[in-house]
Amino acid sequence: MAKPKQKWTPEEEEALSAGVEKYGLGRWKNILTDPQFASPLANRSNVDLKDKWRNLSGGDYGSNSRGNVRINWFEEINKLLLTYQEPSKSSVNKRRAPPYKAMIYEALSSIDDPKGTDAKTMVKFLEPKYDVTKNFRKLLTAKLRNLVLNGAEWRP
Amino acid sequence: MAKPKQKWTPEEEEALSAGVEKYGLGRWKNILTDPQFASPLANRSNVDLKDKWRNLSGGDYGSNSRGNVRINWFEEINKLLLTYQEPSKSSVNKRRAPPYKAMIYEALSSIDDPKGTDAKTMVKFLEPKYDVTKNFRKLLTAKLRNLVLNGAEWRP
DNA sequence: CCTTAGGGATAGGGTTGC
DNA sequence: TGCAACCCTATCCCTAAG
Repeated sequence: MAKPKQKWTPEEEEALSAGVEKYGLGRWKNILTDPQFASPLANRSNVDLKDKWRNLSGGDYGSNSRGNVRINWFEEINKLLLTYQEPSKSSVNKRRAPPYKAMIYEALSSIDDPKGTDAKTMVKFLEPKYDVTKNFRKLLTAKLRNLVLNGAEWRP
Repeated sequence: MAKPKQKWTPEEEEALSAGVEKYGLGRWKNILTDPQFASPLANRSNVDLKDKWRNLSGGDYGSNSRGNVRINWFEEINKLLLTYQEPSKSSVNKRRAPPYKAMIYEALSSIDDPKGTDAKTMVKFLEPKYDVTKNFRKLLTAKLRNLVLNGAEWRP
C-alpha cells in the first residue's frame, strides 16, 4: 500500500519557495528542519520537496550548470579489469593492506558477479581481510574514481 | 497524430485480470514484465493497463488505491533461485547477519523441500544461526516481496 | 547510517473519437 | 451522447552516488 496522492497546497508551495530562497537549491533537509518552515511542511519529506521543486522548475532542475554526467564507477572498473594482468605473486603478507589496485582487483575477482558490485560490498569483503584505516571506504572510492578517470593502467 | 484506438480483446482483458490477481492493484509494470502476461499484453503499456482497469472498475478505481497482493512469494523465490550464482565465499563470519539475499538462498537451499517453504520455517532456520533484529520476520518478508516484484537481480 | 539527484512508475483529471 | 481508449503530469518510488 503506497502513500495516497497528496496534492500540494498553496501554503506548502509558498513555504518551499521561501525555503529555497533562504537556503539555496538542494538543501531540502535544511529547509525541513528550519522552524520557520517545519510547520507548513510537516507532512512532506526532503525527497518530496525535491520532487515538487522539480515540477515547479519546469522540469529542468537537476541538470546542473557543469552538465555533469554521473558515472557508474564500478561498471567502469569492471570493464577495465579485462585488461588487468595479475602480478606474479611472491610475498604473501596477510596483515598489511596491499596497494589499492590489488585490493580492488581481488575484490572484484572474488565477488564474482556479472553485474558488478558496489563500494559497500567491496569494503565488506576487504575490511576483515586487511587492517585498513577508518576512512577506508572514502579512500577506496577515491581510488576507484581516479582509476577510471585516468585510464587505469593496471600495473600493480 | 494520436495512437489509433485499439479495442481490448478478451485475451488481453483476461491477462490483465490475472495479472492484478497475482500482483495486486497498481503494479502495472510488474504485470507487463511478467513472462506469464508479457505476450498477450505485448502492445499495451503500463498506463494502458491502468486506464483499462479503471474502465473495468466502473470508474471508482483509485479511491482506496493499491489493493493486496496474492503472490505465493516462496514459490516465486524458488523459481528465481534457478538463476542464482552463489558468490565465491571468502570471509566466513558467523555472528553478523549476511545480506538478506544470501540468507534467503541459504535457507531455501538447506530446507530442501520440493514444495518450497514458508516464512515461518525460514525464520526458524535463520534465527539461531545469525543474530538478527527483532523485526527480522517482517524485514525478511519485505525482502522476498521486493525480490519478486523487481525481477530479483541476485546481486549479493 | 543519511541525503540528494535523477530516472521511472502510478494516480487521477482531462481529452478524443466512435 | 456515453463511454472506451488515450493523453497529461503532479506525485510518489527506487536506487546510485556521495
